[in-house]
Amino acid sequence: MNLSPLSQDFVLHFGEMGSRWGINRTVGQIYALLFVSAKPLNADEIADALQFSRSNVSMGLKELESWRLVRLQHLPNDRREYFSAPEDVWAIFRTLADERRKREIDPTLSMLRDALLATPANEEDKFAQKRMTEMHNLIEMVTLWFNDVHRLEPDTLKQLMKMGAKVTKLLEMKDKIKVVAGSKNR
Amino acid sequence: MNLSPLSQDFVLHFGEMGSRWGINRTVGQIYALLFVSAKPLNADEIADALQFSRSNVSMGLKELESWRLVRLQHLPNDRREYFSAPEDVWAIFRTLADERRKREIDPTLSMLRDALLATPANEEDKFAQKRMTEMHNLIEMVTLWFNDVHRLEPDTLKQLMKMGAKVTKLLEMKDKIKVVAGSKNR
DNA sequence: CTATATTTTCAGTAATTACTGAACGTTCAA
DNA sequence: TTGAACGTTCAGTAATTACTGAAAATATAG
Repeated sequence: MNLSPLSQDFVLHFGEMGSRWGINRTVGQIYALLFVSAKPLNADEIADALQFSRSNVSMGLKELESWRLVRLQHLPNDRREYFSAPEDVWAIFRTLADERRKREIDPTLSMLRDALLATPANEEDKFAQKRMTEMHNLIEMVTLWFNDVHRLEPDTLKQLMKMGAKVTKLLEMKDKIKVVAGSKNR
Repeated sequence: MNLSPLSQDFVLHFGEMGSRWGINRTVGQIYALLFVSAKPLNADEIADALQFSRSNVSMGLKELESWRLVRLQHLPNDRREYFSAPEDVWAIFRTLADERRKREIDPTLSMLRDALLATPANEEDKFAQKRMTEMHNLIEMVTLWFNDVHRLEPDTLKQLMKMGAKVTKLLEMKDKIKVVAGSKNR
């Protein structure tokens, strides 16, 4: 199978991007290929299209499965395993965010909490703890916000995102209401 | 200089996290050290504290400068360059998001736009373009939203984030207003 | 201008990560 | 039960990335 120049560019680009995100190039390319493919692909087809060894594809798919980014299915009268990327790009985005949270954010928050429980040995430790508190609060705040958004149905999420700048305007509106309410209480 | 166990843990953790984010371990550690340090540090102090070679520290600092994550300053009667991490964690977060956008999101959007302008050679290309359009729209939407938020002053940003779930509630409120407005027009 | 302090560069090397082919394991049709 | 098709594992190797020390470049005090 020969990739069209269009898909080729896309696949190569995502290979590069993957490596900037701690995902290896191969895995990025496999995912990109599945993403633009109209039909589910089996491991041999992937190996052929990307010119990787069969074993490399096997490892790459395993990695993608651990990220819950691919769907495994079987076609009638075919023993081989076929893989595809979920249709809904929002669902993909959420899965990715979710996995990264589990793998990176949660352990970081946990480490920070432990550090904040420790008794500071000196002034430097006290300062370090202050900084860690700031970081902890930032991460927790962003994460909580993300959780909220994350729980929404894809359609609602799309709607929220489409608002863009309007979210900010709602915030301004809320402030004005507050001010009015405040002046009432004087 | 000997790092306290508290700072040690923090520094090592961020080294590991850095490598999962396409930033090398050394650079992550240097940044973590500056982040928890009460005073600006010079390259020798960093090399000493982390047990890296002087040249490694120099390269790491250069990298951090390219990310605009460190501040360079001079102390009176001292020729050496001192580095520190900005105080405001929100500012740090924004800088990071901004740089990543410039380095990864923008080139990706650009690649996608080019791909969408191309004439599809066949049915497979047409499908691939459909997928790329979906991805393009997702990225653009998230980016635009981020831009909006990004322009806010740190204080406003903090306030917005603190709302957390309430943003969602505002959205629901907006829907109800829409419904009411809609029923009016019938 | 010279000597010295400081930072940067870079070629060589070390360490890490990615990839392959061969061997092994599993499934299933006949 | 056998063997062909398919998937996985893993030891060895290739490729990449990280790190160091020495040398060069730059800056500054005297």
